[in-house]
Amino acid sequence: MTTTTHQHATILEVAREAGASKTSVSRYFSGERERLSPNLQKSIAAAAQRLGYHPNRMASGLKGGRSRIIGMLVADIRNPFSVAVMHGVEQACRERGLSLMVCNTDNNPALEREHLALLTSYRVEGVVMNAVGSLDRKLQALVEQGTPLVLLERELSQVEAEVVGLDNASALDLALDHLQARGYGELLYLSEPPGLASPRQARLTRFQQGVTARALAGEVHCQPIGETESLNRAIGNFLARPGTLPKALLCANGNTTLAATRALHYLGARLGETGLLGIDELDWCELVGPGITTLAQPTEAIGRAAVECLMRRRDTGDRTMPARRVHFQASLIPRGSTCR
Amino acid sequence: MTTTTHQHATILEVAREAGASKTSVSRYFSGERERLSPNLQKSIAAAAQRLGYHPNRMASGLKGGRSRIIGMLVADIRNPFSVAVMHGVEQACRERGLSLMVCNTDNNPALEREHLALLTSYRVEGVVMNAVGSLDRKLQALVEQGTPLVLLERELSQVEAEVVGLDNASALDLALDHLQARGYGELLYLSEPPGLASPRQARLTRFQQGVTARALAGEVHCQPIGETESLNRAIGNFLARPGTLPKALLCANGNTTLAATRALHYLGARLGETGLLGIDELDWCELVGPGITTLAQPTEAIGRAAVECLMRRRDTGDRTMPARRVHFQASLIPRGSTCR
DNA sequence: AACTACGATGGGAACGGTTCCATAAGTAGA
DNA sequence: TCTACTTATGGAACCGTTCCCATCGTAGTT
Repeated sequence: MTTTTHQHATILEVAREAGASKTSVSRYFSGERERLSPNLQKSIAAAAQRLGYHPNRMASGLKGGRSRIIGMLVADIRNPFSVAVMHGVEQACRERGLSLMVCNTDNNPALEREHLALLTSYRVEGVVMNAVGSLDRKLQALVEQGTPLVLLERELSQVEAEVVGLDNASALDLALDHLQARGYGELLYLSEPPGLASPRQARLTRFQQGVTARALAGEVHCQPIGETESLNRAIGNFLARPGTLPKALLCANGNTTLAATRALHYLGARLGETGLLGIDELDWCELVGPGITTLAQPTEAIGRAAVECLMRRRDTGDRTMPARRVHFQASLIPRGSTCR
Repeated sequence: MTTTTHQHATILEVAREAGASKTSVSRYFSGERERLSPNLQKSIAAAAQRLGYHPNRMASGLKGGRSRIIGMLVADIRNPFSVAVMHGVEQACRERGLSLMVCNTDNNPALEREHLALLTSYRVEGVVMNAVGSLDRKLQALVEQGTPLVLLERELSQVEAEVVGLDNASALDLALDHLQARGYGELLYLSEPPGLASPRQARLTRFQQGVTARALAGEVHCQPIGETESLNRAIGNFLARPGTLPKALLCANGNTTLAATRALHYLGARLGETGLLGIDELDWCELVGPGITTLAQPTEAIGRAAVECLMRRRDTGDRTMPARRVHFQASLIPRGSTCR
């Protein structure tokens, strides 16, 4: 009896050890425990214990077709917002006994494609992603193959999938109302280039509508993050321009808020005197100067909702349910940066 | 020919479609492409294309015993440091054609145990973790079963595994030298309770040694994060105490730095006048007041090194190599918070 | 011409489970 | 006592791969 822990025990070995059949052992470990006699249960439990048996999920995923994995494609894993949502996704998965396989696409469409192929090759039971590029074709194929898909925020034109995200229109209204109430009259909207990302689109559009509707002066500056000088110049120009009304910046997301804060810092502007309001709440927003006013997203809820959609879609005939959308409300956290 | 995308195409179907055998198709997709004649290659490629075939990793993982997955257990996924390391791990995995399965243990030993079981049930080819509790027994079993294990930072007493992390002694020396050079003479070291986490231990110990060696006045305050009042009180007392030399806080990690910054903010202390130095570099450190001096860890490198260890261990006879340790140097980023 | 060597290909047995179906042993109804 | 039905258990096929081994032509040797 060389019990030299030869790698992993199999169901067959447990069966032999317990004097039972593989079937019974399988039943024991797949929630049909009560179908077995107490005696048999006991001896299987003992045998498994002795051999240190753990079912091989690869094998069971194969036959049953249920991998019990769900996949998540994150555009930028270093973005705290993404991570917060991921945390929600993870919790929801755990509660359902699912495992989560996370891939980071680093905002790179090629990687995105690659990782998506990877996930499907594991026959994941669902995919949550915030899409970066337009792999509409591939995604459509995925959906047709029966894999539930949930898009975070960015919705893609061609793909029929659930979308979970922020109610961008309301969020921008909230922001604009607040800025107006605080007396700011000339606004600069900062964003990364909207490109294909629909929420950026949506926010930008609503900003423009909202500014007009409120008879405010509004400008827009879009650029990739990282181009520090260009941003400094844009903000500098905006602030230097002669104007009668107090000025404020409105940042489209957390990254932009960070960049804008750096720029204001560099320009020596005083927060509050120059207004600053960012979408996405971050750890440090309360610590910079008099604090930065933000619009917080219910990240946990978004993550959980994504998994919920996934499971609902999985557990029904896929055909119906034409791409529901779930939208959450942002909440305003007023701080000193919008207080003159 | 109802090509109604009936779920997923199998290797057999591709074989039929291409007029080849499953063996050949398998070869085509497992890097033995060059063993096939150009003709055969072409027809297989075409058939696979037509059927939208993707190999089923569950199946290949089963037969070959190689799951091509490595697992990562993260103690707190909302900690930017962890995420940065994870990013390094991810990159390294990608380069090697491995997938990463991430589980968040939320600093909860029970979850940790559970997730570890999960990962082994997928027969992951390696595990990277920063351990939270002492599941020495289970971990030891894992290692004995032949799964390579790398511990991030926190090393566990009983387990024979590689450890990758910061050179804590040097890091603290660097911090103390800097504070002393800047003229701070009374130091308060802030940390979460060291408990079982060895790096907290190591840092704390070195702080105490270093303070003595340099003839500085040093105090220590350990408490869980989140207990705001207690922290405010501790820092308040420290600052209020009559003393001749400038005072400074030294924070054991990013979370502590955040908490301490909040406390100083609350107490109305001026950064610089009161020194502040934190281990772990964070996005916002340059933005708060005059900027917060930090000790940055080479997170990417740590992550990559972890995967490297894993693979090295996997590709050799496990027995030898008694728990190597890889230590990285921190680098100081001086800012206004340590400038009077 | 017979023999070996080799390259290209295919057949079929694993891999570790799940699950359908059969069997055996009770239990109840008539 | 016989049939009908339930419950506990086992046998064996199958899931989609990989991989060992067999086959078959063709070129190189003697």
